[in-house]
Amino acid sequence: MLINLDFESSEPIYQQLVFQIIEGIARKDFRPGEALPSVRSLASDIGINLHTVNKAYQQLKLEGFIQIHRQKGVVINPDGVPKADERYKQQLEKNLRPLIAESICRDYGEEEFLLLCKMIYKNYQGGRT
Amino acid sequence: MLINLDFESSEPIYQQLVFQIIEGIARKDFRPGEALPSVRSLASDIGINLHTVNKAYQQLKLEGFIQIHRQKGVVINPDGVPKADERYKQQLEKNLRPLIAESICRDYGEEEFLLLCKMIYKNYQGGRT
DNA sequence: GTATCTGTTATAGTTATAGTATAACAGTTA
DNA sequence: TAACTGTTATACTATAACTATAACAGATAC
Repeated sequence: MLINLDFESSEPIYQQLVFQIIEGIARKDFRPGEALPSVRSLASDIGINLHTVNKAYQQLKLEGFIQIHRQKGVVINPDGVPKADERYKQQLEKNLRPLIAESICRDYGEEEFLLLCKMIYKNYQGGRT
Repeated sequence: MLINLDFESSEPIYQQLVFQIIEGIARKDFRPGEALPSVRSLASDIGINLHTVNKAYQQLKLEGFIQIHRQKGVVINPDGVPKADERYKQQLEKNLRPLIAESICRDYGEEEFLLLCKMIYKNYQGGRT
């Protein structure tokens, strides 16, 4: 579990944690069915409160990334992450709009923008970062 | 000034305001040099506090979208918005990474993702939304 | 059976952010 | 002089993030 948190960042710790685990899944560092640390052990590893870890786990569970079994522990969803549905695509578009609007204002062209996206895609699918 | 705020949203009002104005510039509803309402009039138009508007204006000023003249008022930057620099590109990449990581997890392919971006680009450059 | 491990729930406190409500100041303009 | 700019200051409420404990319920290992 290589978790990299920035305690100076204004981005909440639990959000950073959520993203790091999603990144791990995207990068295939975490495979379906694989176990994650318990809320207590991960919290003490990172040096944060167990509620902060729990909050991240709850969000990941809600979005289908992991499963939480009361007495067994936490595992990456063995059935894989639920595929993109209409709701997800709408949310994605909503999230992309501000980025693209600002890029247009800053004369950052569509081609450059798409190239950047491709670069990030490749970055994940290539393996380790 | 067509401003559309969602008071139920968890996204802060001043952030929504910032984005709406950036969108307006991207869509060329607002042209360089064009005047924006005063903090007081916009605040009373929308039905919010003048400090909330001021906070949005200050952020837009900091990022070069607008200029604020103490006794004249607020105008869209006559010199145009500063072009994308290295710092901006890095920030953009940082913002895109979570979206792309989750898309990969959800089996939302690179082609679909890029198509969505193109669609949004077209949406802005076509004119009104 | 007792101890230890799970996730879960509850309570309480601190800190920071968002938003509002007033009020006042310093210039500009009609 | 009056009405308009942005700006600054103070104060208050509400909420989110994070921490600190404590306890509960079920599973498992000795």
